[in-house]
Amino acid sequence: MIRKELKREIEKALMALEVGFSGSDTNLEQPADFKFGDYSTNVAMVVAKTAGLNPKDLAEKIAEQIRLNNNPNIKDVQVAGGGFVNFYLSEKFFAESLRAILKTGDNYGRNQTLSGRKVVVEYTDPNPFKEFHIGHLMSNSIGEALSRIIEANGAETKRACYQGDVGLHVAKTIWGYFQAEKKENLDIHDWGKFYVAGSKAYETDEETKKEINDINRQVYGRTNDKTNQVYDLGRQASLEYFAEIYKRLGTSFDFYFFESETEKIGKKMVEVGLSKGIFEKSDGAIVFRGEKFDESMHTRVFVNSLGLSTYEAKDLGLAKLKFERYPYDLSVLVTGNEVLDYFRVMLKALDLLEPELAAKARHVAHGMLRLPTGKMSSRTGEVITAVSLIEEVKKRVLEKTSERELPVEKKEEIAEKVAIGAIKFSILKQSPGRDIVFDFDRSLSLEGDSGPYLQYAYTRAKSVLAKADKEIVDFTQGEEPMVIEKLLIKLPAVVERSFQELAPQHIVTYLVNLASSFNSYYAKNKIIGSENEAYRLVLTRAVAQTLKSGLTLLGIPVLEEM
RNA sequence: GCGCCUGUAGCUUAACUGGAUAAAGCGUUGGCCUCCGGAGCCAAAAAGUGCCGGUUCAAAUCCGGCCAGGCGCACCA
Repeated sequence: MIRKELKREIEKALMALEVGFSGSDTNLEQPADFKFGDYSTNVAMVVAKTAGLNPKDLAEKIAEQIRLNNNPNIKDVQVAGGGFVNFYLSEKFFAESLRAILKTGDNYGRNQTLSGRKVVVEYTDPNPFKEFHIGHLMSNSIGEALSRIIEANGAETKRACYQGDVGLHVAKTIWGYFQAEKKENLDIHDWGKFYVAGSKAYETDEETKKEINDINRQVYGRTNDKTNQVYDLGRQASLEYFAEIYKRLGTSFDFYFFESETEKIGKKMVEVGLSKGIFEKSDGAIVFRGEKFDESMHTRVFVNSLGLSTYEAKDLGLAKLKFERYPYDLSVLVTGNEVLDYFRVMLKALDLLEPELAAKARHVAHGMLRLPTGKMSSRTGEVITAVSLIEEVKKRVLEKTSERELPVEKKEEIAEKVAIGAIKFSILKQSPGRDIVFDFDRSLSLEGDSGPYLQYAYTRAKSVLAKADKEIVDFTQGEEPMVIEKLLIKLPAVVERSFQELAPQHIVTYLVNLASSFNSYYAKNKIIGSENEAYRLVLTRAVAQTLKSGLTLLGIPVLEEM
């Protein structure tokens, strides 16, 4: 690895100069702007400070020492700014890197930092009997990308989905179904409507509230045949519907957890905690006093006065259940940020009960997808469903391909992949945590920084390779490394950083830069039939490979033509 | 009221966890197809990062105080 090699050069230089070296606070990274070199270190500034030297002078001395070594991978070492030491790598190094990318193939970008470790990622978490809306799409896109990134860092990775198949929302939907059933023949898939009807009636009508509470009890206890029948039908229909969406999105889960199974485990944990004094009784409920530990936390009910686990106890149970099924080293949880405060309290309780589980948990809170009119609400029916969004984007994509001469099925397949890519890109391009105000024309683009832009760059590269119609042979004559080569070698570092920060947007930004520099090169330079054809074909191949690796890491479909 | 999160060109976002001249896309203005795919390319105008202080060789990033928005604060999930 070139990075290690450069580090060694730096250490050698420091030793020769006989200044004390503490590498801990220094860094060696690939700067965003290539005019500052291919790698850059701030070591001179850090060391100069502790040693009481002038940073620029020290930097010059370090650079001089390294130049003396004549490392064939290093073309030049320069000092810039307040004392940065910048490395410029040689043509030989870049030529070898290109060959290495082709050799590595689809594995390019992977590393072994998490080798031997087990990670579980939980995301999406839709509730049966409720709509799968664009908020779930957000969680799914982020969770799937993170799973793939973690996998690429060498961990054995499992995907988990947690679904609320019992609870008040279920009873409301079933009640709505019973009402609708009286009027017409109906479709069990209309649970969105049933839920809206049930929710409204629950809040406005006391009589209905009782009926719905009865249904809730019937569901928990499975005591009523008619309710059971509708419940089983609806639950299965929901799960099948979700499975179809997962397939379209390119996600598949290794574990499905249900609230019906975490409920009892959680309750037991709370009871144990109660006897240890972690929880206390209050008004018939069992509560956790978060504010005792940190003023930013508050009291929450874990078991209600009816003796039923609330969401918080169920989550305790879930952590335990997950670990039983898959003894993980790290558990990543992707949820909306509206549960941020709640999660702090729940995790603190978990920390007191099962410290080793709490220590392994990492929470990624993504922002909310909101409508220009405000927050989405499945209770009032103000939601955009995932399916309707995908279909709408598809329609727009098909308008663009209308003049292309392709069979209808092919167009359909392309439109599907482009639409999914556009949607995922719009979610992944920003750091998770921020809200997205959902507006078609603003947040979803098919041009410029967009999913299709990346897909297009890939198909274009592939098209050139196909047209060249020859075996890629090794080149003898390289070219002065340009931005493309410099970008190509960055992928592994970007993948690692994306894991460290659990931040897929770094890969997005990287791919946009790569695609852009390739498009720019393509516009100005002839590839096929040029003097340097062999080299340029290898370069094109490496770009295609890198785009493919990166897109796959994001869960954005790669297509051969569009 | 208390707590948590967020605030960057007109708009949507980035910025290697404190680094170098704050970077892209959309939109606006002006260019580019006898040439490998125009979902493309080139260029221009456009912000000093909500406001005020502080720490530092270095601040969009850290600290303090304001302002604005969002979310959460007892038996929903």
